[in-house]
Amino acid sequence: MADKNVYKPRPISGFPEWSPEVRRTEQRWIDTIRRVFESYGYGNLETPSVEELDVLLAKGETDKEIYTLQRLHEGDGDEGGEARLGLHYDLTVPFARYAAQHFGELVFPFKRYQIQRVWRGERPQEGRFREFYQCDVDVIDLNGVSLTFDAEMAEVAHAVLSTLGIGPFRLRLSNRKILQGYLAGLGVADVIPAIRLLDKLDKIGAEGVVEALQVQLGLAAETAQRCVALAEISSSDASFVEAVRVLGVENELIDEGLEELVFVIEALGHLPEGRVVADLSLARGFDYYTGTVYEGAFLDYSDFGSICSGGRYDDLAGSFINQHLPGVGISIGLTRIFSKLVAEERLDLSRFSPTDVLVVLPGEEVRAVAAGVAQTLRGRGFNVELYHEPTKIGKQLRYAARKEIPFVWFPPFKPGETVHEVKDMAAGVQAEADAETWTPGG
RNA sequence: GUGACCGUAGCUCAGUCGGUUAGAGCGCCAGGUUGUGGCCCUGGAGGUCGGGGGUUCAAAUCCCCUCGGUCACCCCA
Repeated sequence: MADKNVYKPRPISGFPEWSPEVRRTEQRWIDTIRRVFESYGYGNLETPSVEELDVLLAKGETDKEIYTLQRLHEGDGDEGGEARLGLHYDLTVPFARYAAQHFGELVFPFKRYQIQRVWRGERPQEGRFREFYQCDVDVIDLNGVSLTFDAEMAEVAHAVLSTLGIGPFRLRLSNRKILQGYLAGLGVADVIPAIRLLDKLDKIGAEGVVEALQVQLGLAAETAQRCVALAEISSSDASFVEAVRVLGVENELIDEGLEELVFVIEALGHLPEGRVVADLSLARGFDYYTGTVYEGAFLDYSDFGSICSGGRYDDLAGSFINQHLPGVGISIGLTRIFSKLVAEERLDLSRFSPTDVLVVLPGEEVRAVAAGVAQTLRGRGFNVELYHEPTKIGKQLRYAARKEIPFVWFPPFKPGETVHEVKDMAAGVQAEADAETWTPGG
């Protein structure tokens, strides 16, 4: 034993691995999400875990932490060691590739959802993984996507999050055109970095942002202040428009953005108060978003990261096909949400095992009877396991108790006997039963 | 990628100023007689003290390197 060279297994940080009990709940979540997506008429797509690097990097965002795929011995031959494939970093890019590739067969507007793992080679942290599930819904259309869909995305995300019962949350919406037009109107050159800084408003505060804009981007104090003034605007109705007008910067792009955001916010007016708000500091997400942007967060854990996000993009598939394919979509961070609720012990892990009934095996001479009961119950839709060996009854019961199996079935202990009994483990009561008619309730 | 902190049984941790066979609780396994779980009692298994090197008569303890982890930044679900 001492000289046995064992590899001591350890978890790999950033790659979640749930126990069967927890995983069971996660699978229920996935089922729920799928049903909600389908209830809005979205069809499923599953793309390979890998894409060609040319596809993954098509937008030129080479700073992304992409895992590449290589054979261990690749490069031994004359093929060279350069990786050609990478694990997908999100689901939007594979979707865009798919849409471009199958362009001729699609029915537009093309609505699909995708629930798959994605991989990012970043440092793990709470709520931040290197392998995690994303649940994406997107619509793409030819020559312009109806703004109706911008509202639908938020509605679907809202439906998913409330159906899952994750506790209080809020979806914040904005439109990049507003911020972009405003910054252009103020003569700010570094639009993207400025947007990133403004997005930190709730994190580092107005003063922090003003200072960062001056120090990092060299903006004048007054300009920085006017930027923050815009970012501070938020409202759950269309009143944000007036607040923007007051700031006195005007151009076409701002008008366009305001008009779109008003349309979307008003279309979502039927959702519960406070669930959806217009928040002009919002700018998070990928650079390719051009119009509406979304971000969802827990209200209970305000400094936890975003739990869903998305937006409208002008032309995602443009790098793959000579067609204009604008779209809008949203992604729900299943793993992030789920892992947080697991950590906070807020998940209803009502039962560990899928087993409804454990059939006791009193002895080999009644195995056939016991197995018959198990089959009968399975035929009636119950999940049933038959104890594998005729050990002490106490041990079999302990097994059921530890797996939190709610019912234990006692077939007759001797051949020739006919009485079956069922024990309700939680109540501790045992009564005669018939496998053909027994029901858990009565 | 940058920075700070942390690594002792499966888990949570104790281990004095360096000192002999490294401990506890929980968990796990087996018993406590013949057909019934949770409680209790008894016993048992389980540790390269993250790894390597150094200082020393002697290292879990001090020093260096390294690997791993956590958190913050970056970025984002």
